[in-house]
Amino acid sequence: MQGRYNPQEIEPRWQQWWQAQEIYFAPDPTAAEMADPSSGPRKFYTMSMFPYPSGDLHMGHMRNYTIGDVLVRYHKMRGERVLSPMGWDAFGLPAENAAIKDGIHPAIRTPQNVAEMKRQFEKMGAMFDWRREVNSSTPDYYKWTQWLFLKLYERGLAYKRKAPVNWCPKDETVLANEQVVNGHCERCGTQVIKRDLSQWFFKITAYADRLLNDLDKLPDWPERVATMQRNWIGRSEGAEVDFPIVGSDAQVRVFTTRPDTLWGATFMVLAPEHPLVDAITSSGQREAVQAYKQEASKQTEIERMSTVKEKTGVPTGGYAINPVNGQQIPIWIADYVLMGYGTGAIMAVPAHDQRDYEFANKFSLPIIEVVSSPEAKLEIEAWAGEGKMVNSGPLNGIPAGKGEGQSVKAAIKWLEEQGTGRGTVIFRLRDWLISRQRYWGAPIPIIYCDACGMQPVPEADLPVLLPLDVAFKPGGESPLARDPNFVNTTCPQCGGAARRETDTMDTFVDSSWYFLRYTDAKNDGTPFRRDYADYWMAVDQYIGGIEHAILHLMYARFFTKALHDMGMVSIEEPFQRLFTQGMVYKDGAKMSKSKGNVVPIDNFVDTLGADAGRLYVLFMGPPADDVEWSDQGAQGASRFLYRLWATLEQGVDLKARPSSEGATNLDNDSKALLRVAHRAIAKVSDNIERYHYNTIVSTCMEMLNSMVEYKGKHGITPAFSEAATILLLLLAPVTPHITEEIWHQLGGEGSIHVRPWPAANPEFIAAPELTIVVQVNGKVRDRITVPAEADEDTVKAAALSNAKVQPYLNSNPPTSVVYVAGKLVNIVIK
RNA sequence: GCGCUAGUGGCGGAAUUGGUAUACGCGUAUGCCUUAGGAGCAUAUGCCCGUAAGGGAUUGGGGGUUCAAGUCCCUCCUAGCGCACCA
Repeated sequence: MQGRYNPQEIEPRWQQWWQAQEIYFAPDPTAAEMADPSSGPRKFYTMSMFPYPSGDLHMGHMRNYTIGDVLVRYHKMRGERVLSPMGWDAFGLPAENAAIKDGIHPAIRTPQNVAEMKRQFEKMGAMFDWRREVNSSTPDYYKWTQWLFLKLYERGLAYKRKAPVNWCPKDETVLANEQVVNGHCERCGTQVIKRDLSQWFFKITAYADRLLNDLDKLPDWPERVATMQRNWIGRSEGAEVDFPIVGSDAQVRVFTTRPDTLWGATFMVLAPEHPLVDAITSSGQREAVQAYKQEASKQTEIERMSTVKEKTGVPTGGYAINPVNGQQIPIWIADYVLMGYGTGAIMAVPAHDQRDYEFANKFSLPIIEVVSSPEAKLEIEAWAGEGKMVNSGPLNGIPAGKGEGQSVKAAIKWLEEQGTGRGTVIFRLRDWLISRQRYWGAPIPIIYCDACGMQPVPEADLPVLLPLDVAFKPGGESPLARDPNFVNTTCPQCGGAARRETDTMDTFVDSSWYFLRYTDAKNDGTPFRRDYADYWMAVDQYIGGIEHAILHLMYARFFTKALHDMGMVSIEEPFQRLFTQGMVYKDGAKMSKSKGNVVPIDNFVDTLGADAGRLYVLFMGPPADDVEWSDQGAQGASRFLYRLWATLEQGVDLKARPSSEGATNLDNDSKALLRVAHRAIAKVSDNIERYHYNTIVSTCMEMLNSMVEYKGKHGITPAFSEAATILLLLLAPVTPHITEEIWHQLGGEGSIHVRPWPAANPEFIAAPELTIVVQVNGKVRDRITVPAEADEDTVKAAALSNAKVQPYLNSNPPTSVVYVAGKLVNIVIK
């Protein structure tokens, strides 16, 4: 190539040219294409999770987005209609906390950060359709977030309720269950406390079964993400049973997965927060119960959930009647029973549940065996193994278990006949709490009128604008509540004075539908056109971090299903394939600004160039794995590009195709070079499909090594030219700038990025000679070269007469000879 | 405690899914070029024995299946992730 490889000169030039050529833009489908997608090119919708605009990008980000960009460019070269949009998850706590810290309003800071990040995306050569850019914090977007809230409200999927909720004292807001990790705020790590507040929820539990079952329709999701979602949804089959309370009309309902052990229930335990506790408690126990409740409420989630903790509890003095045998059993309260799961009350079967067993032992409560257990077993611990039902009235003799014909099914049948209980299914999943007492989010579009009650904001009045001139510091209530201009409004029903809801929505609401907005990003009449969404959806490939395995990915699935049920979109699952990429570490820690171990994209690109960065982040390791950053490794990637530049000289003919003209007049070295090139096509294509991006790079490196060696012997020949053309095309998705530059310098027409992806010629992949490994008892002793068409007997004979093999055969005739076609001969001797 | 996933040279990693282990790169060594180089080029380079030719062992440990195991099975160890008093 002419001059020295100079990425700083080449890269911005091509980036501008690509923008001007609009090669990144995905056109809207035509009516004919929407009616019959096969009438147009195949669509390919791929996206990376949109980032929070923090401002600075480092090489960890570069890795994430390069993974997607390679895929985008590859599919584009395959002639598909690629949609690759990008946007900004701009609402939320990080932006607001940063604003509080340095006193710049998030509405001012956010666009600055967006501009800065966009510049860096372009600088790394990422191929996005910026015409479809979305920003969740701008009114043209959150208008539709609010609109969708109202649609959910109409269908009863958004509701307000007073409930004990997770409250982060530092961020001064409530959190969703999903945002509490081990009793701590997912964002800031502060211990979460419980508060009783009136809050807005989305009824995600109505979709629990579908969210669970449809995971089976997602075979191209990582199994561990599906598993995490299954665990989170936590489906549990069992029965609910009502226990009448002695001396009262009230009943306590319990959930159990083992209704067959009801005859062994010797006491009941309620969660301290259970609403019936006060009614059940006898006057003699009132003081002790109150004290225990106080103590429990002070405990953190962590202390409460600890498995190692010794059981505690107090009797209420009240009694319940076991409905299966009429026996009176004492009712206790204890913190090992959680109000948030099941009914907040359990029947205790100490003989067959280890927790109940420990509790019974500590407080000297009776233990009754109802599943036959090994002798003396119950003197040590509860028996949860197999056995026959005993002491259990109608169930006696039935094998214990959940299977067909076993005790659990029999017990449910019996309970339903008696009318004392019924089979049921419960979930661990709770409704999604979406209210936030924070400023930087989409206002919830609800109005409270003293006369007419709660009223949704009429569609015509959307968006409910987030006022920009309020003091946005949190203070235990939403900052919006302090702005009378915002709060005071008129009732859409009666026109009288009314107040606005002042909470804002969780930012996960914003991100639950943005992938739909991309299909029709600038529409101001509806959130998106159904026909556009139906054409592009589902997202063929979604790429993001494992940290969103539960939160975002489940919320987005819920939204998609809800919108499907409203007739707004046809698909029921938003993301066909999911890829979770690994993180980049440096000096042993995840690369992040707060740890001070980042390699900023700007610094890197300014020294070694975007192509070197892209090449290296892919080469570091498999995209799904975490990798450790190495400055020296990056140097190696850069070195490869200089070598590429020096090897492809003027005189290479991009139109030379000796492989398509037949092999007859080619010398062996040229055939060998073309074999390397065509094998590389097959390998790289396969690698891209299977996310083995690191071996794309090594395959190209090997190919260049072969080319350098060949050129040293033969110079630039038609075979070399063909190999050079193939290498440029294979590298184009990975290193788009240098390949475009060389392509043009060698006289290529148009952009290399819209050239067709090369096809491997099978005739040139096959080798004329094969290397056959010769083993004796599985150990390699030699390698022999045979013509490709040699038959089994010929190869075996050659192996047996091999000089290295002979010494082993002298006294030992082979007992068998195994031949693996084209690969090896294994001679088995005694 | 339960459930995944992984463990290959000095380092990052490869291995067409049971068939040549250590590709490719980094690092290191030697030489060349250079006023200089933390730049570039060439050659070598997993380990042990050997000057060499050559030989031997080897994919966390142990056992097994097979003509053949990094790959499959059992078991143990280590690390990471997820779940965890869920009735």
